[in-house]
Amino acid sequence: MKRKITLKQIAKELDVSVSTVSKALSNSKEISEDTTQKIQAFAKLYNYKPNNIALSLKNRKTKTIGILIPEIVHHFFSTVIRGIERVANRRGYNVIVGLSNESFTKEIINMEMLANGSIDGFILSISKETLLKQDYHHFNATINQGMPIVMFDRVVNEVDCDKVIVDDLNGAVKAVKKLVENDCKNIALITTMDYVSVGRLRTQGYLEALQASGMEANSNMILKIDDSLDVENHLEVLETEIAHFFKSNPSIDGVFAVNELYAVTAMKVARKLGLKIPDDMQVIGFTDGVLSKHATPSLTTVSQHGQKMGEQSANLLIDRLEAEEAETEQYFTNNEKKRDFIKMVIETEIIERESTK
Amino acid sequence: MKRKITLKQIAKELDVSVSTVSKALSNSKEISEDTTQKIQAFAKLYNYKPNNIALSLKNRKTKTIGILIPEIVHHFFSTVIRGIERVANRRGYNVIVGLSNESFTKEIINMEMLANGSIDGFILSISKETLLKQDYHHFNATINQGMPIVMFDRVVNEVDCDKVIVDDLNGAVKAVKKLVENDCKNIALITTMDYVSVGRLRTQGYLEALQASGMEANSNMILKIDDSLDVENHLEVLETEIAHFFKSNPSIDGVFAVNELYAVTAMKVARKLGLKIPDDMQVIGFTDGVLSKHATPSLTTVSQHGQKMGEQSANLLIDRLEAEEAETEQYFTNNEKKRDFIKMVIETEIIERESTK
DNA sequence: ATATTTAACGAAAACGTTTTCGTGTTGACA
DNA sequence: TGTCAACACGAAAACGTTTTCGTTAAATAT
Repeated sequence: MKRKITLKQIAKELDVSVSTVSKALSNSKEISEDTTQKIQAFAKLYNYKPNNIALSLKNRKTKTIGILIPEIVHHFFSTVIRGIERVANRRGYNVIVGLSNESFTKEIINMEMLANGSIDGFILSISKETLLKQDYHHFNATINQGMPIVMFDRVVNEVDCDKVIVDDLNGAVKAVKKLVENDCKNIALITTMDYVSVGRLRTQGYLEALQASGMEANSNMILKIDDSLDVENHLEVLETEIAHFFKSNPSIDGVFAVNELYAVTAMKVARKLGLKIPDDMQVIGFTDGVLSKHATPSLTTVSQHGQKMGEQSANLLIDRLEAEEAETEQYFTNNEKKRDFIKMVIETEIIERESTK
Repeated sequence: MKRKITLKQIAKELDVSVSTVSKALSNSKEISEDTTQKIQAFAKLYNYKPNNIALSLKNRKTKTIGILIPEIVHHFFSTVIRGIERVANRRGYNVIVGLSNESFTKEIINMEMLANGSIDGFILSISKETLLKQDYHHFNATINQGMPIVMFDRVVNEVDCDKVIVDDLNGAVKAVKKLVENDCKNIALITTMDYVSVGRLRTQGYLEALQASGMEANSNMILKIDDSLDVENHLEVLETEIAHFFKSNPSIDGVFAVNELYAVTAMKVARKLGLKIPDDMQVIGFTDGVLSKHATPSLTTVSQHGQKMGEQSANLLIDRLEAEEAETEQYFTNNEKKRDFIKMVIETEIIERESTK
């Protein structure tokens, strides 16, 4: 019912000026002890809390960081958010999230909506459509307006900003090498179309690992799935394609899949074809999510440490924000001070479970 | 580099007043066509967008809604967020999310942080610890400060506000009846401790359905899991408990579990014990998430329609916000206008998959 | 007794908008 | 020639803070 109380109201009620109230509440020694006490007591009684919006306007910073991701119903992205929220909260920031839904336009709209004062900086992962279009002007535009960006996972060289990535290539190498060590002779790859950079890197890792192990890469041991927008029956299509793939390549005894879903689906299909896992076929996925942990058999995966990525991203962003702030306060604007952009690599780790020997 | 341009700067540059610029940009007919054109062209050139914070301060509303949930790495909660974000975005709102992490204190801190002007209203689901403590003063406090709240899923009678819940009781009834229809004679329940209301209701539904089917509820056919904070080895404990449960009740031929995890774990354990699903034992879970869809065999579940819950919650909240606004603008404050609090029930639906006959 | 410091407070600007209420300049009209 | 609209614009207040810079009165120093 009753709106939150303001300085002005307190001032009026106690018959002092707004400035006096403000100073008293911040324990300024300009104000006598008597009035300070009186004012603080009154403020406490009415549960006064300064209005954040007014503070934001005055300080020209919102203590809020914007997250912009392609999708939220996704284990990896939600762990990243959790990581961001954790350090943001600890360091006194709020997070506001926008979803691009893998759409270029929604990405732009969301950015413009948030860039007009609502936040101090962005943490984002690029949408698929944007990667396809290769149009990154909106990122550079907001950076030029003085708003720092940290990109994670799906990053791109065309934008100059801090980045946090997982070592996709090396993770893939590790996975494939593990399969090689486990005596797999014919290792297949199930991957996506190449325009999402992570898919490309993981594919590259697969190829490099094979070569390093003296095995030959064979193009028909690679299954490329078109992960476009056929949301509904996508699962069935996937199963059919994998089944066909396995049937035409009966020698396959090891599978590396670039994500969790492909991996568990591969296991499912394999089982339907009468293959025992891990005896007849070993499987390793990428991204350690719920599926991997609870599948039967549970899935050996390359863990991306999403939460850690989120935490690092948030630290990177807030560090930069606070550096800027310090810089502004300095009388001699020392240009040398500007921190270079950092590309932080989060190491992957293989989590061994039942799908490998 | 260059900060975003403001009205004042445009005004200075074009040698007119701030008011003129403001009016010109909103196509006021107070301003001549000439100057309007000139100003609009200039504004477009410099990509002027009004500052959201300033607008928020002036309008005393932020067009932002706060989401406060216990956990984000959770399929159900993330679908709810997706739903909220969808309608929020469509209706011109942003969302800012806070995580209570199931903690009472973090819930309060988050609420206080957001309630000081950052948002226009809350959509939240109560943390477990709060439910345990049964201390709801912070909810009522923020409501009394004029900030509307919509609660979803985990709601509570002690707080007067709009609520969106799933029909837990009826969903459980449906599930158990389905098992009965499928010729299950000994139906077990795997549930949680009772303090989370949804667990209690689902348990109650199980009991009612049994009674309605003329079957007797047997207390040792019910397994209560203590879902406290033993995050790490929780899974093993769970498997052990379920295994023990199944062994001491060999007659079980049907299982209703109050969540997805318990259901798939039950299937896993059952298989290890040599039971075929669904032939020897049929299983139904609650909450339709990734696990249900991709488990082998895939799991029959009661779908909660999380996204729909989110959408309805958002609509409820925004409706109320805009009703308030209209009310404020009215000269005669018509008290009768106040909308009663709504409790909206989302119907559940059984999604049949391979774990039932 | 006069000059100077100190204590305690208030006025006003600023952050970026929108909106209400002037105000001065036209042109038309009597 | 004088009156009155209409037109085009500007000044100022307001949203809720913080902070700088007065200003007054009392206390101290000379």
